[in-house]
Amino acid sequence: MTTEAMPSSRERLLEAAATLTYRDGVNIGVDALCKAAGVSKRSMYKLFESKGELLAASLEERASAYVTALLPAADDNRPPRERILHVFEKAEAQAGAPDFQGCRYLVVQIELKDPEHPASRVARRVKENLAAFFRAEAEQGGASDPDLLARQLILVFDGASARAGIKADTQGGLVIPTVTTLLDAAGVAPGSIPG
Amino acid sequence: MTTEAMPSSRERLLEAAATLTYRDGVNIGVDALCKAAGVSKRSMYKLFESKGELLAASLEERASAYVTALLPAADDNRPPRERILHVFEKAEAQAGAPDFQGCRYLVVQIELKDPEHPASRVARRVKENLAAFFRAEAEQGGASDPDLLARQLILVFDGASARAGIKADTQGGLVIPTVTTLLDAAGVAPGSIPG
DNA sequence: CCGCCAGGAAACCGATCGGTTTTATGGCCG
DNA sequence: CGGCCATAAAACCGATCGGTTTCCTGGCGG
Repeated sequence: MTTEAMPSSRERLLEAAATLTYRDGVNIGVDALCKAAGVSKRSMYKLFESKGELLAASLEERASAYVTALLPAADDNRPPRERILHVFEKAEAQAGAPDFQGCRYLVVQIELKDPEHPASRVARRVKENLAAFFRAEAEQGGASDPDLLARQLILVFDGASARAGIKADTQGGLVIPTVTTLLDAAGVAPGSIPG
Repeated sequence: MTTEAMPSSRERLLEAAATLTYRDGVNIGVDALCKAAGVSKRSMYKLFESKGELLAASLEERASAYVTALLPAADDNRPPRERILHVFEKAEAQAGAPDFQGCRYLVVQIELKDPEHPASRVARRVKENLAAFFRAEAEQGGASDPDLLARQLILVFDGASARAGIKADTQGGLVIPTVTTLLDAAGVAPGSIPG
């Protein structure tokens, strides 16, 4: 019956690190993390080199789930314009959650000013993956300047995330029209070059 | 000779708070702030209620200088489109500074997750002033939807600030074309309704 | 049944946190 | 010169920081 399928100590630590550092910032204490995970500090330091590495690992673990939650299925056969808009629709839905504080990969880089912090490296890689998706879709969609469009999309993505995270402009109806305008200007039409 | 015009303890504290919390984050210690300012903690706590109030005051003091540095002169007689672009040109110039970490009013709100923190309140007001400027210029420039355009401009402003702050996309040539595209789409033409 | 050992609890380390209080030193005015 | 007051320096407070170590208990294999 109570085969609870208890997550391992490692998994509980990763979960606690993701949850608490997101809610309270990266300066949350190791004691609080271990207490929330139900793991002793001794065990934590046997599983992870340091608090920084634990944070990096917790971001890393969620990285693929984060991008796949945002990205459309690779074979959904919709045109690039729709696939790009899909990302922002998903992101806007996430931002509606009451405890949303902004994209954790952006926030962690802002809080840890050090770009060489292991967690900052992970965060940067995640955003590079998203940028690569935008870049590929922009090219596929026949954008006049695919690089520029991809950079614009990331700019809007992080801007919307930051604004939503600080609870500024909760009105809605902003991001999609903005992205639409940028797609229009780049010449990525609704039906261009479908899959 | 050495009429050094030494700033007051209060001014030195405000300066140290602005500099160090921007460089190291809002978790910088009170001891470090006081040491940098050459002021005893006793004096600091006589001048300010708490560390949070000191931070809020340091943001407040720079607020008007911040917006006037970004905004064009009220009577420069240029059309709204030029006046809006002026803000982003100034912001991009600031972002080029080697120690730029992103707009401090955005960063402080992200680091202090509490929107009711006195410093968060100050930061929010500053951004509301900037938004009001965009809104007025959008209307003056004949934007089809001035509210939407103003919100888009703040979105891009904060996005560019955050991206620059984490040293992502240092390539340049991104923000101005993006703003131009949004102005074009909103119907704010170069010569429309000049001053 | 015994011995081993993983792991939780908690003490411990020096450092720092935000904030208060004591003490000593100076300058200024009478 | 004598007393006063502002302030700098620093001790002090309990709490917490990241990280290490000690101790003890419980489960498992021989």
